[in-house]
Amino acid sequence: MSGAVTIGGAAKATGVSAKMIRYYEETGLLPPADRTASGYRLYGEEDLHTLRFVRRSRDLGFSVEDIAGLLALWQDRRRASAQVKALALHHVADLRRRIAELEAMARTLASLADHCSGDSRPDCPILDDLAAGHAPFPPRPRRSKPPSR
Amino acid sequence: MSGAVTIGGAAKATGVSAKMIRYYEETGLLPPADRTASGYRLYGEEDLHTLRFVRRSRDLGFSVEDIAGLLALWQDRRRASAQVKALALHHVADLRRRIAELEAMARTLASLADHCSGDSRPDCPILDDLAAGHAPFPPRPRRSKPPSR
DNA sequence: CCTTGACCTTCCCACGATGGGAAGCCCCAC
DNA sequence: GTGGGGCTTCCCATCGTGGGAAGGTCAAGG
Repeated sequence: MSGAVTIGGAAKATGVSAKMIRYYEETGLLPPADRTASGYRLYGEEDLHTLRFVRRSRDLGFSVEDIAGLLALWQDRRRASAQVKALALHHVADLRRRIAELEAMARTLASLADHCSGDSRPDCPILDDLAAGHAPFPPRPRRSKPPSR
Repeated sequence: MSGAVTIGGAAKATGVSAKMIRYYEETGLLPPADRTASGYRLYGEEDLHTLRFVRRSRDLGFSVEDIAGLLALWQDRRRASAQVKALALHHVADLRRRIAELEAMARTLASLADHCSGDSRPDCPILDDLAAGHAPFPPRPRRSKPPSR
């Protein structure tokens, strides 16, 4: 029980910046931290554990909203693993969708670049394509889960 | 020369929303549009062409800043195609980097999900991994070009 | 001629996750 | 008791996009 640290210590110990720790508290992802008499936030081992959980989840690309769900499941020892799996697979599908989008862009652009001489002459199939815009704009797909980070 | 339309018509004709057309003008990507006596913006064929160029570039994932560069090259009939190609290839590299990041997340998460029974029992390797966070947080890579859209 | 409705204008607000920085308090070591 | 580093709150910026309010404009139809 030695272990109550202030926000800077928690940041160093978990890899979550002090700014973000306050933000997570403010937005309700984390419960209000205990405070010293003078108002400093204090974090015990369990809080640090939670923060590491959040950090790892962010690294896996979960939105803060998703993490709220994960945290709730984590803390409910009676959860069904099916719920967790569903959340995870949903996120995987989302990642794959975003990957496919980016790959389509990269492929198109790479092939355009491939046909561009890339010398001092002005002729450029890349610009020609952008100007022609032969794909008649289907309403640009709005991503349900913007990448955000 | 029949063709001067107001902003709504330009939006329909190019797939760029009226909001965004105003935004592009405000931020200097596009020059101020002509106005009617009563202040309505007017767009001729050439303006529509430019808007389609912008739209297509956004579809290929270019940032608005990048598009400013592309537009300048497009409008400079003496540009060297090498410049355009460099811009495009740089963007492709960026896309590939983002793809790799997302793929790493997807792989990790998919393999975790694969080991999760996904039934009514509470045991869940996904949560276990998030809680363990065995990867000792290397400072989270800040993307030079955030995905943004 | 006047109303109605569709369009346009500007202005402000919001998102999501993050960082920057200012002004002011707190605490410890010297 | 003083200096420096950590903490607090508060505001601002990012990027591209949409929402909406308040008010002007315009054409068609009664």
